[in-house]
Amino acid sequence: MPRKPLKGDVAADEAVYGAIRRAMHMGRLAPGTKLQEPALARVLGVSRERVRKALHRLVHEGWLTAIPNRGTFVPTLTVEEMREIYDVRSMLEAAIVRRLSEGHTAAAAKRLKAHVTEEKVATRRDDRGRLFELSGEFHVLLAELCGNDELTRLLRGLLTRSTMHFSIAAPQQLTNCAGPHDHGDIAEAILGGRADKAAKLMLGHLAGLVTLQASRAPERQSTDLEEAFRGIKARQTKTGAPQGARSN
Amino acid sequence: MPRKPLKGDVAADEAVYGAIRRAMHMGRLAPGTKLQEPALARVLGVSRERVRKALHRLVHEGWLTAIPNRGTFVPTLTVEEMREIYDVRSMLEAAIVRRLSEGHTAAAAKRLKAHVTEEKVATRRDDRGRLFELSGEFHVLLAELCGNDELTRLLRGLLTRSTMHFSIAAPQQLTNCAGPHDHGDIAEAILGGRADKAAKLMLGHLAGLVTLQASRAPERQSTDLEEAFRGIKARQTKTGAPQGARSN
DNA sequence: TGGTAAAATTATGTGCACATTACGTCAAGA
DNA sequence: TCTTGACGTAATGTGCACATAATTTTACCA
Repeated sequence: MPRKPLKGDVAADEAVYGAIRRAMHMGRLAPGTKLQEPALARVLGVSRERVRKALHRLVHEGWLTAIPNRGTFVPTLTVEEMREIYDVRSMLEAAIVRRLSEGHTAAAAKRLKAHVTEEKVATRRDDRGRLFELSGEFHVLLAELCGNDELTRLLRGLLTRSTMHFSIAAPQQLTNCAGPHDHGDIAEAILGGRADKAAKLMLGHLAGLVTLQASRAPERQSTDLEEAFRGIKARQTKTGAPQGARSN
Repeated sequence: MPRKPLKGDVAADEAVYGAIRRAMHMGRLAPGTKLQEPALARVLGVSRERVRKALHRLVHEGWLTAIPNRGTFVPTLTVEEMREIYDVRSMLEAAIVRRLSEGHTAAAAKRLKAHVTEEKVATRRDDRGRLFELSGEFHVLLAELCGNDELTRLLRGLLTRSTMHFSIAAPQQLTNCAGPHDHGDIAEAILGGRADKAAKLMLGHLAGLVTLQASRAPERQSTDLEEAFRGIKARQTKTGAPQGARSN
């Protein structure tokens, strides 16, 4: 065989990882849910080892929590922990908008304007899913415009962890950020070079988010893995015969 | 057996992880060194799977870099990457000292004073090893005094990554922070409630560190794993017959 | 009838063997 | 002599089976 499409099957790993991540993002998995490896392997149609690797990765990234010899669970974010995450975000993002206000390239300004425009379009169309996505990307975009990859990675991790709990709490009827116009105001302050105002707006924005999240009580979700992963397949029926069908 | 010391052998995992981490911290492993799993397993006297798990964890935490189907390597920190890390640290630590300056408990002031005193003692005794340790802990201590665990974890990760390259570059003859009295000045500004001065001192302190590191060129180290891990054992000859000795 | 203890079952964790892939070496042709 | 191709070796990645630990169920005793 000259060429084979599978190069270490890193795609399969990514698929399993993405499937679990997507299920959490869609609010299918309630906090405290135990993710059993055999059940997940059966539902997703992959081997248990692949599920194990994906779970380990998710644990390392903070999406899940593992208890030795007990299993892997969807974390139950305390109000205190959430407040801490937003506290760190406040430190970083205030510094970010300050720096961008004090100086940025023309290309950065262009990207920022384009993003705000896109958010306005999504708001006008009432496209909640797209707006949710864009709202998160806004904060990552600001980090990216600083040109610091380390900063971007760090902030993205914090953001995913906070929005995760957000989407778990009330997935269907939420806007990721308090007011969509907040982002526009912040961008305007940055582009106008008003560092203090931009930082103040950002701090108020984040404070609004944390109160918004704290107000929502996480309602009970389905804990049945079979139902939780309905429609969320690891791979799009790429391989007809998954090796999940064991001989024993 | 009523009680067994091994509870899932999480201790062994930690030992292997710590051994590799210690070897890096001691500057035994040169940047670019390939960490082969069989060789590591043979040297440390543990199974290959345990080495694999430790390597995966180290990769996730940013200590090592993995290339699919190629192996795991000691990362070669670019000057740019190092600058980025210190940039993020500047953002966080400036906010930290500002917050502490604006208000802190009496217990916090006590811990801070005690640490500065301890550093002075180590400096007077010319105890480089202890001073290196204390210098790193100073920055973690400031994060801890904010009472934010998330912040502490994040900053500790950044600090270990930056000091890692530090110790790799020149392990024997370094002081972790530019001037030991810097910490004393910063602490004094915090205790005096002078937020702007404390932030300014911290920024200058970190800027001094990054220039200090950039000036040192990483000299060539030993790439022989056998020699690199001499004296650094995972477990203290607990298991007499390691299963790392394979038949082939 | 309620509580406790023991056994069975289920799930996690780990060692092992094999498949696949990349790297080094040697030989043949230009 | 240099380049290119193929072959052999070694390391990584993954599926599999067993050992260990925890949970649940059941049975027995108070």
